[in-house]
Amino acid sequence: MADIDSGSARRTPRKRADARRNEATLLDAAAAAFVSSGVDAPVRDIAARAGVGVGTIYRHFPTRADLVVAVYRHQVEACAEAGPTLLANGGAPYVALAQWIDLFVDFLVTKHGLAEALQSDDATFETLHAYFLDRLVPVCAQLLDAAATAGEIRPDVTAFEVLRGVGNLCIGAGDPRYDARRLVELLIAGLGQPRTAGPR
Amino acid sequence: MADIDSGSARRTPRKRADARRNEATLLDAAAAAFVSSGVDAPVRDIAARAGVGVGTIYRHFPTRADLVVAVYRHQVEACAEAGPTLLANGGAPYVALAQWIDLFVDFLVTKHGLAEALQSDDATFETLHAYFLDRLVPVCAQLLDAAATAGEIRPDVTAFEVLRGVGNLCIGAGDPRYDARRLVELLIAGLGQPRTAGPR
DNA sequence: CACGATACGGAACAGTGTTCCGTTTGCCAA
DNA sequence: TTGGCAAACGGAACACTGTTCCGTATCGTG
Repeated sequence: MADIDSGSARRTPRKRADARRNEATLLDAAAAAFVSSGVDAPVRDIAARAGVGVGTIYRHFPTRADLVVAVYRHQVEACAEAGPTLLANGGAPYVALAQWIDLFVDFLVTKHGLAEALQSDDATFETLHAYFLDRLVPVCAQLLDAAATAGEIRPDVTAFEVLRGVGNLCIGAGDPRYDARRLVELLIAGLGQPRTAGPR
Repeated sequence: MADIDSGSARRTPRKRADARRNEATLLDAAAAAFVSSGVDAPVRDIAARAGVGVGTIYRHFPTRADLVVAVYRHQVEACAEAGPTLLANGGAPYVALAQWIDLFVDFLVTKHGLAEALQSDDATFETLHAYFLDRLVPVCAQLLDAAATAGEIRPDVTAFEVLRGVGNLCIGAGDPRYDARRLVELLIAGLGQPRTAGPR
């Protein structure tokens, strides 16, 4: 396996220098465009920023979603890895869960339009959706399980639901009259009520 | 003044017959298109359904949002009017609030793409957003106030936040793995915790 | 240094919402 | 009944998306 990999890796060891350079430039340009115009920044704008043609973007990133994933991959990975770490810190699982959700919310609210894109039913963003889910659902599930086992939250909620709900609540953060983080806290607080809903 | 008004009203009492007919046809066609393709149904599709040109749509409804508002106005009004009614029914304000939210969720989840459009930062849907807010925020505020006064929910939550949060949670209902109604229940349950979040 | 594979640029395509204006049509006065 | 004109219509055209395609330029190697 290692032989085959290194062999094929030797045969096509590295892309042409200009290609590698362009890919890096493109990632920077996209990141900058996402900050100033949101993840919906027009492809042509990103190409112009990077000083390349639009064809070059599509050669490196088959679809917009792939570009978005590439730009945010590091941060998503960091978030995913933070889950087990928080859980291992020794505190109550519910606290770890709340902290992790907070991390996730921080990530989403600082990326203008990302939450919207994530929930978009546009087939274009399917890849994006899938990547986030693949990477984060298991982590979230682990935290939920721990908290449920400890009896701290109701046991009948899925990681998918929580992630999606939290992601949805982050849509439109940026509006000063809308505090996404607070509503997420409310939702997570609701999780902590094992019995019937309602007061008293 | 009254003379001028009634005079001008008399002078142009009703639009031309074909115009009135087309407006009605258009509303029907749009409603049908929204059901089968969501509120994002292409303008050309709606025009084709109604058997008119796209120009005719824009003459009657300056923007897509106006068309959407016109189609759903009746249901939004009904929802708005249900608020005071539920509150007057004599039960606990919190129960009335929960029932009203349920009504709102019912409305949103049955309109494919409406929740998405409502939270879209697209300037096109500004009118839509504004209409829903104008009409429903006061109703929601009344219910929240009543429940807060009764000590049934925390008093520090605004109607705008709740409506927006609930609206956001309704995005993507339709996915079988995502139960929007349940998450809304969780959120509303979180509302019922006047003290600090978290278990015990 | 020359040649072939690789990568590039941007025109072209398909699909949006919206605008614009030549043509048709309904209505009212004569 | 009919003439005329304001109102309304249809749909081509525009501006803006994402995406594809291919002639051209460039890189790296023998």
